[in-house]
Amino acid sequence: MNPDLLASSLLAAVTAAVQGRDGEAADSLSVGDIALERPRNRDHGDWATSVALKLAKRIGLTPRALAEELATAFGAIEGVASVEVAGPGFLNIRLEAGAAGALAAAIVAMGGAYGGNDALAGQSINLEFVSANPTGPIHLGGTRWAAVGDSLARLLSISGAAVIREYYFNDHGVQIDRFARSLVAAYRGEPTPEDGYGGQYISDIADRVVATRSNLGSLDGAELQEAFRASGVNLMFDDIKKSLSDFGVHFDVYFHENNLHESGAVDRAISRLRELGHIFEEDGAVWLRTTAFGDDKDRVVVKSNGEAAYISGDLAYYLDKRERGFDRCIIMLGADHHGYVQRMMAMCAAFGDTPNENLQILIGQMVNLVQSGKPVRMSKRAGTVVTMEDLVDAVGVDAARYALVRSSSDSNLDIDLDVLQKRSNDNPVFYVQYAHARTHQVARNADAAGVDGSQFAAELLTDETESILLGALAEFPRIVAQAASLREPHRVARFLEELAAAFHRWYDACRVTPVGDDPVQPVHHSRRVLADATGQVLRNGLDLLGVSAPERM
RNA sequence: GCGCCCGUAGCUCAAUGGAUAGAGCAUCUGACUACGGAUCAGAAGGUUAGGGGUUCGAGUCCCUUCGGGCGCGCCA
Repeated sequence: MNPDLLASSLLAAVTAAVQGRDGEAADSLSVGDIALERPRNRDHGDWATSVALKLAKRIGLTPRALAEELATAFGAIEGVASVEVAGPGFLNIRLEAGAAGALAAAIVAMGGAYGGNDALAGQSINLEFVSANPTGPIHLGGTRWAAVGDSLARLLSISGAAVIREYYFNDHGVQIDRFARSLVAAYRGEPTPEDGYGGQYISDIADRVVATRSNLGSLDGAELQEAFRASGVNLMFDDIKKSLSDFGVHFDVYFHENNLHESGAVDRAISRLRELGHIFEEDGAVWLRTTAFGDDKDRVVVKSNGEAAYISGDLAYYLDKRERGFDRCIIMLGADHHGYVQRMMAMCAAFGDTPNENLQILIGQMVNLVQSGKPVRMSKRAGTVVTMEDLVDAVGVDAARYALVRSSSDSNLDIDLDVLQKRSNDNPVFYVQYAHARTHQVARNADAAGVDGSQFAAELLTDETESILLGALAEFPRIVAQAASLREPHRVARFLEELAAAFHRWYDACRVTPVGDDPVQPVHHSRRVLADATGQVLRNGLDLLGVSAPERM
């Protein structure tokens, strides 16, 4: 008995009960209306639903009366041991031990596939994240997106969507010119230009450009800057790719902004919008009437001097993604760009698409690094940049990714470097990883004792800690689907911490391997399967976060 | 001034409108000569920033005040 099966059985019972009173209401019911949840309080059963509270008023019954009626119907469902009405009209459901325990063997059989679901089946999603400018190393904000975005991509994929990870390479604009001038200044031993980039990496890149180019001395100012631009951007981008790769993040597409301008895609996008009647000209510039779609002011797409405004690239880029067949384009941006959302959504609507559906923009709040009780300021231009590599060097990839992905992206995040550097249990990643390693230690001991799980009997898993552990295991696919739908990977991390806790308590209460010379019994085999199932789910979950699942620590 | 996000235990953070608001760390007390003590059991710690409202029910939704972060360009 898994939750989906239980929910659909409950739905059938509810629909039947409602049918006679309000046929229309009965027809519109779905599994989501059952609101099946695993109650925190064990006294409230294995599963609970508030469906009676939600529907009572609509069909003219008191919540208690509807709940009493549903309780009888639910009790007849196979695998359900008991149903009771509680409080204002909650229905608390207990499963037969065998029905709950069978899940352990099912998980072991499914292996890495357990947790997969079809919540997003049929969707083609383009997920754009990081997209840091190649003018410096990836800073902490980008690092957060790398961790969250990569995990989200895994969640979307395992939930049935076709996903492409994409990185928008912003190589067309004045910030690149500043970068190039900064390199030239470093090459000549001059101070950093006022609007340029400082920091050790600038002189490092300049040195590497010198090492790969033998003709710099013969170039004049413009040629010299172009030489440093071309080589410098490539070197910087190589560094960024390597940082991401070391972080375990790999993109399917690196999209160059320059291509949009050189290929005529920008002109085509503007022409398309002009055909749709949303383009006008004023003060010598070309405008997109975004106010027609909720923006607070219209936006210039071609400046009066003939240059393309920044947004023109995004117009073309969005159109390009749609023409490549993606029905959902997700873009992850830092909070410092949230002011861009409204005009992007207006642009989406101007193309005739549906905002927040075809185009979805996720805003992630800032990450602050704290050390010795004081915030570590991060600024590319000030040269006191806190980079992805700084964080990884300090705490390792696993702890870094886990720390960044375990909190909601809506929250500002403070990461205390002192704490993470202790490499102690301060970071819950160790708690989860240890639980996984422990499942393997249990398996090794069991193998040595001849406990191989061959005589699995689900009904023997009756300890309260086993019931709780099985309940947690059962929730995994729903957690995954929810995290994917809400675009909130942190839910997986929180789930894993609960699962690890349930496992540790069970381990403390129930032995898998017999003590001493005691004989191996079916209950030991059954527990072996439960331990293996737990290890599998911990591993599957950690995989979704891009965190390793060591078998020994 | 306008907009977005946030405000929950000493700290860092959770909680599809559901029941007694939860973890980790920190503090205190305990637990195997029995599968790894990187664990477990227990204690203490809260007017969910303040105030209104919506309803069977609000940390969650609406209004408002206060506080913090980030934005508001023919920059990118």
